[in-house]
Amino acid sequence: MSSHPQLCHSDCDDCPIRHRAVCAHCDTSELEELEQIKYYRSFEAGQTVIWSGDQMSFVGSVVSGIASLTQTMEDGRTQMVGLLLPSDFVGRPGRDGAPYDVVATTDLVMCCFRKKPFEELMARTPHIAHRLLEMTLDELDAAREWMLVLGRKTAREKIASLLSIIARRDASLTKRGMSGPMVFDLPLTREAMADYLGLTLETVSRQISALKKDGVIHLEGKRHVTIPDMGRLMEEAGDDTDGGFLV
Amino acid sequence: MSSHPQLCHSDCDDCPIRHRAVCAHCDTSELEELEQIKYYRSFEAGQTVIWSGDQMSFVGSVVSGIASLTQTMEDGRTQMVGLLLPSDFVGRPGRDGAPYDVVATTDLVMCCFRKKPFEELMARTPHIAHRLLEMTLDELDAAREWMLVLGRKTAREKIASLLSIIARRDASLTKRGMSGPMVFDLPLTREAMADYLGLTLETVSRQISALKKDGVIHLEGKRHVTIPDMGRLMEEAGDDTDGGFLV
DNA sequence: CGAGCACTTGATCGCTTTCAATAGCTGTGG
DNA sequence: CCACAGCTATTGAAAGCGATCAAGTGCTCG
Repeated sequence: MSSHPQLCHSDCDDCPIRHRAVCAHCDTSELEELEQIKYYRSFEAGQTVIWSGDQMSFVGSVVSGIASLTQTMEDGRTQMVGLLLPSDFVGRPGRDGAPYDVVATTDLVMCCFRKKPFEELMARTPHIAHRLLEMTLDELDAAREWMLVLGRKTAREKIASLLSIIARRDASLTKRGMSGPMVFDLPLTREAMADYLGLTLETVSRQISALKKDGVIHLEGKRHVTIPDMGRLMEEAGDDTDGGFLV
Repeated sequence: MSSHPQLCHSDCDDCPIRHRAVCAHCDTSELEELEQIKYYRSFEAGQTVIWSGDQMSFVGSVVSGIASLTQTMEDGRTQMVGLLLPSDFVGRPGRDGAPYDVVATTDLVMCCFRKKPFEELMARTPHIAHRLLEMTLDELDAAREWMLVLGRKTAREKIASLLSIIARRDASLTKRGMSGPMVFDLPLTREAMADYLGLTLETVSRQISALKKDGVIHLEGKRHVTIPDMGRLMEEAGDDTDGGFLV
């Protein structure tokens, strides 16, 4: 359906994630080295990017679209353990096997680096190693934040938490502020939301309906969401209404 | 009760966590620099090491004992988001505020470094920065592993998962192997286990009783556990019985 | 128009929580 | 030595929340 932007980016200077990705701190000469080992790959929504347990031959950054990290038990229960948005890094320098499935949740474009050359480059480029540590610490914070959601929040609070995270990320990407009503499209199916929240898709659907009935959110169609009062949503999420606005 | 080993370690060469902590890859001269900014601190079980939101003036490694990272909601619900064992690192170079409470779960000894000097040393010591990245990636894996436990496992599976993790860590510390029955003491109260697992302490108690009745574990007193068949426990945890043995 | 998919809604079931009582252990003080 | 407080842990009964099973709706695409 979508036209594939297969190889349309080539210059790092024009890159939409230039200032946030693993290359954020790189200077011109470092970028040149990166350009020599990079290549773009596109995936369609639903495609698996990396299978858990596979050898990983590349690492890379999400340029556009959304990918998810998921774990699956033998009996089929699945838990999403990460949501990868533009500028997020995929891969584990120094590790061989992939610990999770990486799946394209929407159409996805990635900026990939061959793993070996990237590792060598990283070893002699503190700007990259440092940025990667920063990003990994952020991911760890996000994962721990999510442990509170999974372990202690009610279904309604879980949904509100997810909506508030998506709303904030969307605001930070589109540079609309957080004042006034927030409007965005849900990038996840009800099932993907359920996998992220540790719920069933039926419960997700019911709680979204309930939040809608109570006026916390408005829906047009199934995916287009308006949040009239962000403070209200964050109360529903059980979060401190103050602070956290700069995430 | 316990005699405080306040300042008894001073030489890194004799340090029990020398080969696993953030200093693992350091050479002799790097260790000397670290020695100049390090100091030991002891905490009694129950003491808070760092309060969420506080400025952190130091970073450091757990030398002995166990600490936990916890998050608390306004209404008092708490979720443990990390268990810090000997050699684990506390602190976030480059960040000021502490995102979580750090509490000594048992009597605890930490090897601390003043934050500023440590950051400066890290900036010019790739061995340290590299090891810290490795350790952070491991923590991220552990956190994601735990998200599956919190989101998708039953109470019984959660208890079995926790017991198997503690058993494996204990085995790796004491260097007893994983063959034959495993014996260890639970370092956590029922309430701390509940906070880790996203359960109530009553449910923890009930499920431990059930595992005992079914012969999956044996108990002497409240804390001393024997696991006659590790494979059986891992089946109860819902984990793949193969693999994962090298964690 | 009908198949397929994402989603919604209803009815019921069952696991975990909640509320409550009890047991066991340790330390204190009469 | 025993009584008692304070704490951790166990166990029971009842309630509630989310899961499960089951229709049914609305949309897109062939």
